[in-house]
Amino acid sequence: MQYRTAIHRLYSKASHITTPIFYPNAKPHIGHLYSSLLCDVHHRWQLLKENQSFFTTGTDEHGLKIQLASESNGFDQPKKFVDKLYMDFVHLDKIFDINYTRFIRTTDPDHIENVKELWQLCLKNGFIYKGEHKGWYSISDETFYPESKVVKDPSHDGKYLNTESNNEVIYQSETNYFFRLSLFRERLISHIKQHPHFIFPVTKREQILQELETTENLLDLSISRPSTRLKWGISTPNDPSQKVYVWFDALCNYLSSIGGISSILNNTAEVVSKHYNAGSNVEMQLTIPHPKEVWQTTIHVIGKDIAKFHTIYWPSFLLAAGLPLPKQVVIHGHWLCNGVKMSKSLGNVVDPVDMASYYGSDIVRWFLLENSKLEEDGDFQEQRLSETRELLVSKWGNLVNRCCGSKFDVERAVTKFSNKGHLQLQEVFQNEPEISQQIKSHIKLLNETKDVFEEKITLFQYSQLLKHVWGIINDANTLVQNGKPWEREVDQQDAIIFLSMETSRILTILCQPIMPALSQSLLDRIDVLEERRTITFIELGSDEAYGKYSNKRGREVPLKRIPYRLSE
RNA sequence: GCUUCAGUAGCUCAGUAGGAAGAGCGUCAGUCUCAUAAUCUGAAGGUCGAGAGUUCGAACCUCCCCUGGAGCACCA
Repeated sequence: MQYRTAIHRLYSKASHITTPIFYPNAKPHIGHLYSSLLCDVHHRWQLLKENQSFFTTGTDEHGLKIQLASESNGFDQPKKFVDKLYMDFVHLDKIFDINYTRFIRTTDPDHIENVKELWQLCLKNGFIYKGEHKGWYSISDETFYPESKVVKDPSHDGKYLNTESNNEVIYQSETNYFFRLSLFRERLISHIKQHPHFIFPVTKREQILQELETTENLLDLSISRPSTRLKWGISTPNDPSQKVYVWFDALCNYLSSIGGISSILNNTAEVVSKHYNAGSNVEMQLTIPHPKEVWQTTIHVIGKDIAKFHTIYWPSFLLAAGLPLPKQVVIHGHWLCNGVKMSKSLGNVVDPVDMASYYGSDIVRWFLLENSKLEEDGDFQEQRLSETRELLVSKWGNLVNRCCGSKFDVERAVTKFSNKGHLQLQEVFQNEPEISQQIKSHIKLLNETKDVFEEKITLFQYSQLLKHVWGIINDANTLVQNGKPWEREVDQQDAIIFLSMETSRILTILCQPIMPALSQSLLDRIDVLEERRTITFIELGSDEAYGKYSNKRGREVPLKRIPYRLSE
């Protein structure tokens, strides 16, 4: 067995961001990617700023559906089934450069121990009791249905059917463990009101708040299922006749991934998390400094369908256990396809891996981010993805291309005008107020870009961020067009080329969180040294050593036109 | 059934302390040649879903409809 140590330097700040942990019963789709992407950009931005950042994603592998699917697929043990399934998510993350620090599975041993610990804490604090759950149960479906999904059987007096499966349901009760959720309503409302950014964006916060305020009798929650019915789950501590409810189980992953409950309660100075790296036999060690503090920076990024679990259940569990709450729950919309919800039966499920294979993974990343608005559902249309790509080729790709043409010399320009050079940009156009003014305003735009990135990424306003990026690219193209370097003497020519290439260089460095791979290729194209792709080099003129072979014939920009793929 | 989000130029969207409508793409015209038939500039194009109200004045506030989408109601 090999050991590898993930060494994290001591950064000034550490933070934690999480996706939902995905149910591997279905293939990954664009919605999964979206959650992961929102996190990845945020996470990479922290890293770019040289802050420490932890990013948790993974799979939720227990539950009835997996149990049933496993059986119907001929697996004698669900574990073997999910050992296969979860790799699809690992694969998706790899294709799209999702840079998590922990891929957690609810079948991981450290997680299972953590679930039991959370349970014990809630039990010890008096928030768990045994009770009776009553409802309409379908034997063949092995599940309870709400009353709204039950109708009388017209053919048989006294019998009832489920409206979805048409299978018979009977009213019965079973013994479960219940969580005293009803005791937490006031505390939840209070917390949400006192922490206006706890639920984000505002529209979602208002919705959850309203739901809490209008639900006078928040019912206690059944947090176990009989082992006779649900075999594939974590046994409740000291009572193997019950399995832990999957949400109680799954939500706990967020604690498991950064060291676990004990380290938080004990305020441990540092914890080393050991787990197997996703998809391999290599054991990883992840060192988390001050897990309690890290935990309290946690941002959960979730789709709106699971908001209740993350904003009502989860905080209640934590409060019951005497644990601090996460910093934020960010709730986003879903992705439709041509305005319609994706579904297997409709056959309109977008496969992100397929899209990436043709258009490029970074183009898909860009597209999703550019069309991201948390409050709303996004609408995926392949043609628009294609158009986005075309724009990147036309504007960004062309900006690089025209400066790297045979009439110019990037290296000479950089040498002359960088901070270590002997010429100043503003001096070269003293007799031309229009160009001079345009240069000035362009530099201003460039200089404020880092702050725009900071603000927009913090607020998950990626669409507006990319709008700003487009503004800069367009401004640089305008500068080249109006400045006409091809008509000028050498110093003025170099000034325009320098500023345009600085634009490309700086922007590309800043866009690494957005397009990790393409950014590297673009920086390669203009010969930026690898160690000079950090935040240290985002000031204008701060890199005097790039561009060496930029104008050499035969080199191409890693953005080339491809035809729009007609759908079948 | 309950809840909620949208509806602004052909398309995608911006427009919060209410002052009299914008961007990108597309279309048309011009322009440039440095550049991946790539740029830049201009123009045309809008009853801001319909109606009523508040106001000196409303896309932006209130009411009431219309249209479209989504979430929830022990699967996850």
